[in-house]
Amino acid sequence: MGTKVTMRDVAREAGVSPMTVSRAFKQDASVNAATRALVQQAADRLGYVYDATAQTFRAQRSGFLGVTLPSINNANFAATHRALTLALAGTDLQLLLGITNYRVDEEERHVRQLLARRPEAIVLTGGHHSDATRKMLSVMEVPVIEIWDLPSDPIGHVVGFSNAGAMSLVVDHLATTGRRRLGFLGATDDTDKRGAERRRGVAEAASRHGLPDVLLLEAGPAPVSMSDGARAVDAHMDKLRGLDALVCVSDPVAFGAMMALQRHGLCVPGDLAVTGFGAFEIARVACPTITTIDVGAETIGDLTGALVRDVIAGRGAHHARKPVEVRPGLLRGESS
Amino acid sequence: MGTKVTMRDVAREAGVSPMTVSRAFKQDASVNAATRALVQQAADRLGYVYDATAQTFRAQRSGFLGVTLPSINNANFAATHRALTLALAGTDLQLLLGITNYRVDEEERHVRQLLARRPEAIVLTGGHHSDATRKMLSVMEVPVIEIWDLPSDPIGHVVGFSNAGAMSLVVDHLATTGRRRLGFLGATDDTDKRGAERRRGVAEAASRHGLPDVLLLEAGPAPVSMSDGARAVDAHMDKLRGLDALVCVSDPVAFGAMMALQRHGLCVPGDLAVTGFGAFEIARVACPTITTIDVGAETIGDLTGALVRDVIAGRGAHHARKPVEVRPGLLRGESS
DNA sequence: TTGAAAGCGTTACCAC
DNA sequence: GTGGTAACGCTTTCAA
Repeated sequence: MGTKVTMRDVAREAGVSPMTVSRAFKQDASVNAATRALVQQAADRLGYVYDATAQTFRAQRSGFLGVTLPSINNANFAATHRALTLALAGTDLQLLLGITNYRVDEEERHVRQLLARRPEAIVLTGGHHSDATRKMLSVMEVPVIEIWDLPSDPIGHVVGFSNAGAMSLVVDHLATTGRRRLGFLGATDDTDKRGAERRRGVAEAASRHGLPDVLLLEAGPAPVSMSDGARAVDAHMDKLRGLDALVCVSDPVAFGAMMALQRHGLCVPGDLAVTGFGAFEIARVACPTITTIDVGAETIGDLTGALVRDVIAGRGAHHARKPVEVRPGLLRGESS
Repeated sequence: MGTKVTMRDVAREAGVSPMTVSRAFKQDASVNAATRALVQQAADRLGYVYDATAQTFRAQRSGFLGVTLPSINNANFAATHRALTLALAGTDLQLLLGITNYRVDEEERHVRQLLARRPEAIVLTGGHHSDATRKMLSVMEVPVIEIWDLPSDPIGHVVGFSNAGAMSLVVDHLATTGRRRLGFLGATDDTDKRGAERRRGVAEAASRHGLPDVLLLEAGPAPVSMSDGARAVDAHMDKLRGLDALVCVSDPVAFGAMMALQRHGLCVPGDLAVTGFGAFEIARVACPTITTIDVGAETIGDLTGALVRDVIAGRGAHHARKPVEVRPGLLRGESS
């Protein structure tokens, strides 16, 4: 593990006690400015690098914030991650990231690993977890923040939105513009719980508007991609000709579907409206631009960061833990 | 930090010594199967969670692999990350990730933070670093692997490819198909060193083919997006009409550019060929599909994982450190 | 196969 | 403003 220079060595080199070295490396500690400079120089001469493990161990404070994300390659989760990082700038918190690939078993593995590092708090993307995960979290009594969902049985804090509710914005818009026969294009399985929620939201909203049953089209196992969207359209062209609108689980899927529809000679939105979800860049750059839902991924990161600071500072730790609800918005594009 | 159950408590509960508990939690250690079961039950009863910080501290082995990535929202870096994670499955290594936003100063901050956790090794995406970063890494004597580049002055191990060389595949293809007047669309600044290398590669290859000077079109500060590509085309339509081909720094930029070109009534590839870089999904789904370079992001992750295992196991640590070179390939699409 | 003792590098606590 | 002492929870080392 490289160098073995410790505070002891720096202390000797600087002619002070290890305690003074320790203080010199803290922001606020009371150390004479001259002494601090002396220590700093000694440390530089010896190539001393602070040992955060020893600090964590002694101070019983890890400085880690555990975070799980379903995917690393997703503009929305990336935006939440970035906003969270920015909101925590100035603290000494370090993110410890686990990518779950939308799977609860992988989430469980990561949570186990995270807990062994004694994080100050844990942020879980999504509100669906294994029993073992819930058990571990409750035993450790670590503050938990679930984001990107409004779980019916939250573990602790929540910063999220209703995926089903967001989809009703889309269906309201379609119904209002005279589209009656809707299709939904999403994953085959329910690995991605948020995708499943969106499907449920579409069905419910359609029924509320008195529209015929929504035609469910399957694009393969989650997470579904542009290509999956295109392939699904190729496979279901016959059924699609009878529809007024195709509601897609995400913008990439919507884009893939749109490309395939155009290849098959269908005009969007003339023959068929298409909608996406997530306000990905592709939605504004595609031709036609895609009607979509902006879920406020960045806002989720901001609010989560603020909540983490509060929780760790001890404020609000024992509050009512009322879920923080973010309001998604409809971004109307040319595709509907 | 939650529960305070230690091995001591588990030992008392199970009626054995702490040492036996410690051994029971290791894979290979020699513990009677019955004893181990006893310990496991006691641990479960008490809700004991292993403390990796204490282990790290005592064993002087962190189990961390430090990794920096320029961006979290990029299919290629995500693929490298995923492949690296898979290649390290079965080890007890935990990735400690730092996102640099393509900036050496942010990389320096992350490296400083990573080193304080005493990682077993550090993987840096990109071959360009601040002096302070290089200094810290050399002082700590931590194994370093630079990936996604072939640095002229590598710190340690290297798994990468030549960005300039990859671009010559594109220019060779364009020259062969009769395109003579080339433009390059990329970032204004050189924050993204790999983008700058690609630009250099295009210029050199064009000159080698005896083509006229490459027209440089600027799409704004790195990283450049779909929208940046589209905006740049809007801004430079006059110059573009004189070109045979537009070489873009990445697939998203190429797609944005293509959308804008079509809006302006230019036909791709009839009036103008367009090429991208990175084999993003958009390249195969766009219409027309985009000619691009597959850099082998996954292969980089695989090879890096294998190298990390070797380096940590002590094998190859003092080898000649010959750079591992990955060979990018041209994927011809309909856009050229 | 199991146990006892020592100590990893830092900081909380108390003294001056 | 500075220093001495003890301790955080585990594993290395040695002994039984």
